[in-house]
Amino acid sequence: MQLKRNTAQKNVIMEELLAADHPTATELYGRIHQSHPKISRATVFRVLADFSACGKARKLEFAGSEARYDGGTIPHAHCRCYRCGRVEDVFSDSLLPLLTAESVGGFKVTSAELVFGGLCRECASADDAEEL
Amino acid sequence: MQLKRNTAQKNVIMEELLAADHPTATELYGRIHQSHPKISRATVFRVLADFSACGKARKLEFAGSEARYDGGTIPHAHCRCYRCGRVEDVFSDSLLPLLTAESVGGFKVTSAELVFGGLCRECASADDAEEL
DNA sequence: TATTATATTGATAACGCATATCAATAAGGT
DNA sequence: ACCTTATTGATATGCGTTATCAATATAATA
Repeated sequence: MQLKRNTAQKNVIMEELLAADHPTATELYGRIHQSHPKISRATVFRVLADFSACGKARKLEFAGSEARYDGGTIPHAHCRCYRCGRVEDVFSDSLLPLLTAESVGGFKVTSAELVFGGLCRECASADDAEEL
Repeated sequence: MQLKRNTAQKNVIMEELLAADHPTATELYGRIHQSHPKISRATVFRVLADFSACGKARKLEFAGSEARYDGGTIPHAHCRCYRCGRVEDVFSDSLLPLLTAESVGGFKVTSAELVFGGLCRECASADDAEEL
């Protein structure tokens, strides 16, 4: 049983999660380790899992790469670059009904995840230059 | 380099993929192993990865569970039961523009994945009964 | 059809993200 | 201050997946 007590570790992890841009658990541990060398890798994984379970964060899993975490709370979609791995938020009012649907084809829906995969601006430019 | 030659293994794997309902690689290997005991686990993983890479199948990754594969080719969304793991297709013409978008916020989009997470009909009923 | 180059396979070792374990620690109610 | 127990840190373990590589099978070519 977790999340029953407030701890310094949880505060640090949430703080860094909000400051980072869709970090992986390993990236987040790296950041945290600099300022708080005593916080362990296991705690980062564990607390992120708890945050995800209780809705304080979202775990984003993609084909062929490490999971990323999103500290954002309002519904939104994501774009993911398959070249550099970057993940960006996509906020759109027109998507809200879809992302907050409560029922789809007999399913009682509690979460919706929409991910657009492709190339970010930078990687697309690099590709174009390469093809000259 | 793969997918340059047709092989009996690839035919079997595609056949079983189409016959199964969003199987995991392990489940698919289990099915295949019964009728073709000489096909190895590595080949199943390898061929599924190739199919995914060339668009003959889609790899579906979900938080906290093994990847599943979808042999369907026309664009559609998915519902996933977090209780029993079942994955169902969601075909909807109204989703087509979204699922076939070519550009989103500066991203050059090549694939879109929409997953509704929740409880399937069966698991939702079980839940209701339990709460009596 | 025989030859040949090489893509593919099967068996297994290796990898890496993530989780389980467990004694030590710390939170927060009494 | 005490005491119960949730949480942590360190590390071992698990498991899905991928890498390795010799053996095999494919299909182009002669």
